[in-house]
Amino acid sequence: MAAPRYHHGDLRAALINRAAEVVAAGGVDSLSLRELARDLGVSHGAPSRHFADKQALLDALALDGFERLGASMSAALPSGDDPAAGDFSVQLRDLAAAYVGFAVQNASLLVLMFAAKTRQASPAELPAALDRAFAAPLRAIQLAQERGEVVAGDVEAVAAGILATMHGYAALVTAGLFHPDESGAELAGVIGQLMNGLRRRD
Amino acid sequence: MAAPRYHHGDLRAALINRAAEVVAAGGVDSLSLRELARDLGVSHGAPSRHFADKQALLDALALDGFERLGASMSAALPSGDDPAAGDFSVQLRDLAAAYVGFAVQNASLLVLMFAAKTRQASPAELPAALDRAFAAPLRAIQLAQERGEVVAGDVEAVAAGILATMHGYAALVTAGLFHPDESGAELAGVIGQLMNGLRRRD
DNA sequence: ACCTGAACACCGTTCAAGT
DNA sequence: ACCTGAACACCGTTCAAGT
Repeated sequence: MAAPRYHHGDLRAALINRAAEVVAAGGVDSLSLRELARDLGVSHGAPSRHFADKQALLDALALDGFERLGASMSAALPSGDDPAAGDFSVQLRDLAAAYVGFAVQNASLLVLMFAAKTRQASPAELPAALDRAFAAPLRAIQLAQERGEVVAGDVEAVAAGILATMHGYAALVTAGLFHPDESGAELAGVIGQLMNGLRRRD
Repeated sequence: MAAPRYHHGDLRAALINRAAEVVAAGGVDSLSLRELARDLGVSHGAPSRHFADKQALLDALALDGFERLGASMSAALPSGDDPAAGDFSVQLRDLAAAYVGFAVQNASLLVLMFAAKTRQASPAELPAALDRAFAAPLRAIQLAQERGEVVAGDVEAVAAGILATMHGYAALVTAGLFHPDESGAELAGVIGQLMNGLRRRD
């Protein structure tokens, strides 16, 4: 036994990790299964034991991305039952900052994640992953409604505008339409405007 | 001269048209240059006369998409100097409907368009294409500001929130997070909320 | 159970040669 | 000016064989 063969228990995780690095560095198109196997010191046929085909690996990457995005949003919000957690405008600001931050740092992955549905055979776990990722902001919106900080009505309907604004801003920044300065002033303005429309009228 | 060779003047246009069909039908990954050439009855080396490589064809497709999206938005707005064109809320509703309609009918293309910047070498014409595509809504927002229908301030700042909401809603629908019914009621609600935040306070 | 390595079909790109 | 067709390097996938 000379050079260690990479299968020390978890080739699957190693494939995902290395694939995430490659995608982050060079985009989805720069990912080659054979090169991946070479990087990990494994034969080019080995990945097929863990992923039926290349698309399955990309799907796993996208699902992992949703989990990370969801965790990032959850971390930006107060824990669910914190009674002293008012001021939804602050929560929204932090949430949007987390979302845009994730988008900027994982631009290629974000594209992969939100392109999954447009493929001929999207992964069966995708809808559940989407719901899970966005559960925390949905809950925060609902609580803000109950506190009267935000207009009443169907949560999903109110959330649609909030999530659309956040995602759209993030997507348009990574697409190169907006060129915000580092201060985050533009995002703050957008969120302020959004919050302005969300507040209950007396 | 038996079977017609496809080079009757415009193989370039034929390549773009056929490529757009293939992408719309099966996604970007299903596009093969060799298959494209076969479809058009041309040798597999022929496309290289018109596109340096496959990426150049995809770039052309994306740029063409921005032109079509821009045209679709322009068509949804009253012509620039129509003096009787008040009521920005109506314009915004029509604009959003056009945008979401384009997104739903060209889901794969939309992904390709907004992923262009994340590639290692994005096309030099991309920034200009983005600006051109979004020029019409920007102008409409500016006019609405001048009419006093919308809060004053830097146009780009105000536009950021509007464009983000529109694009984000479209992207999240094609991504499968939202499942709006055909009535467009959800979009109408989102636009209403947005408009609510945009109106000047007295 | 997990990996190897040969084999297969297909791909993008290049380039001398044709017209 | 435009296209052909052979050639090259690389790819994803499959599968008998090894351990």
